[in-house]
Amino acid sequence: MARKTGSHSGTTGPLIYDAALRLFARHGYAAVSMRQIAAEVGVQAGALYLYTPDKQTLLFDLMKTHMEELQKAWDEACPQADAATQLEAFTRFHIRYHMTRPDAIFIAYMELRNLDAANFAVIEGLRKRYEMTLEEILRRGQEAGQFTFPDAKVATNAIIAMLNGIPTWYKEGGRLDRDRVERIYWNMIRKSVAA
Amino acid sequence: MARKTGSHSGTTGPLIYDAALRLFARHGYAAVSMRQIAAEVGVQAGALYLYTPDKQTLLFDLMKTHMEELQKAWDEACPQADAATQLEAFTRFHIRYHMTRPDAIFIAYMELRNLDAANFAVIEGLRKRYEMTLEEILRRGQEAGQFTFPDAKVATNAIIAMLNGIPTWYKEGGRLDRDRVERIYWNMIRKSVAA
DNA sequence: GTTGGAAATGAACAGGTGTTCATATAAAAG
DNA sequence: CTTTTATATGAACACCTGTTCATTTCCAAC
Repeated sequence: MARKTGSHSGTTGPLIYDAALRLFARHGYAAVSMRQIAAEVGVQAGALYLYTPDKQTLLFDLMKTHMEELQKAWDEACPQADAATQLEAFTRFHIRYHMTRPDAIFIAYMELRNLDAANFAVIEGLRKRYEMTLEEILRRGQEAGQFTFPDAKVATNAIIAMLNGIPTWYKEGGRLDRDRVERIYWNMIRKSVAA
Repeated sequence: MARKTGSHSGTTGPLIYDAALRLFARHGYAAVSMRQIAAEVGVQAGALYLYTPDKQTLLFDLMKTHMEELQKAWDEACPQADAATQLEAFTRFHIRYHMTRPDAIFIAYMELRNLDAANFAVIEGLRKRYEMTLEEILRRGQEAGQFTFPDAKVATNAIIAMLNGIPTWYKEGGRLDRDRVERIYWNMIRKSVAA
């Protein structure tokens, strides 16, 4: 009566995190119950606690994993080049990375308020570190005379907010493909910080 | 034992909406209980139902009122002028309006997923109408040769996302005052769509 | 075929949820 | 002062919450 197939596949753990990510993104952390997550995986609520100590940690682990993988991916993708080249790389990387993970970015920026104090501090630190890489690119470009803007911190926030908005309207297979979106945003960002 | 003062002031209704707005913005609709809202106002939970038929309608009314007042304020503030002047007016208006209402904009964009289908359609309609006023400014500027960008819809989304991010970092009395933030953003937006 | 151990169940726990309603209170109207 | 009317209470409703745990199920190793 338990699983559809009687065999243990050993994949229940990952499935739980997938389901939680999807449901948290769709309805919000507070609106999703452990029983709903369990049902999505085809398991009883009690089984979730074989894979996470509690609901709060489940959210925290999802966010932490996302931020760490994002940072790692950028560290590997970041070219050694002048600021303008790096800014284009960052823009395209950020768009591409999040287009394939709309749920993750949604959670990473919207569920911060549902983290308890200690967990919030960790995630906020990872977020700041990632955004700092953009800020440093902007500052170096400014010093090199490639970029001009009144305030590097504000420019960083503006660009991040702009990019993070994409997953809210971009639909796979819609009017614009990924590369076109990348080019459109890079074009606007390039001009907005142009010297 | 009920109220701190025994006199009916006739302001309980508005107070409830104020408290709900603040709590929804801070913790999210799903995470806030009717009892918490009531406690914030200094009243029992049952009393809330003298002012709203249910929790869902309370959220809906908050969002609807915000969007309608935003639209009305812009309609009155919008200058009859060329596209570039209007774009600056829109940028400054949007920033100024939301800086004094950070809770409202937070809810208007984050709690959409907690509206039921019928209510969502209404709020989404109001949101699209407001954003359409920006899109039309951009299109007119493009036709007049004042602006250049690859896609008016994407440019609209990008600018809105950029502006909506401000309340997440802007703190009253911080490093930058309102007028400076307005100028910084107008500077970036002006360049990003420049011909 | 038996044993060992991991994986999952399902019932139970204490407490919280939105909402209703008979009752009490307080202010206003006659 | 008495009646009316709006306002608020607080107990109760059925149900949902995160979490625990003794018990069962199932596969793998011996």
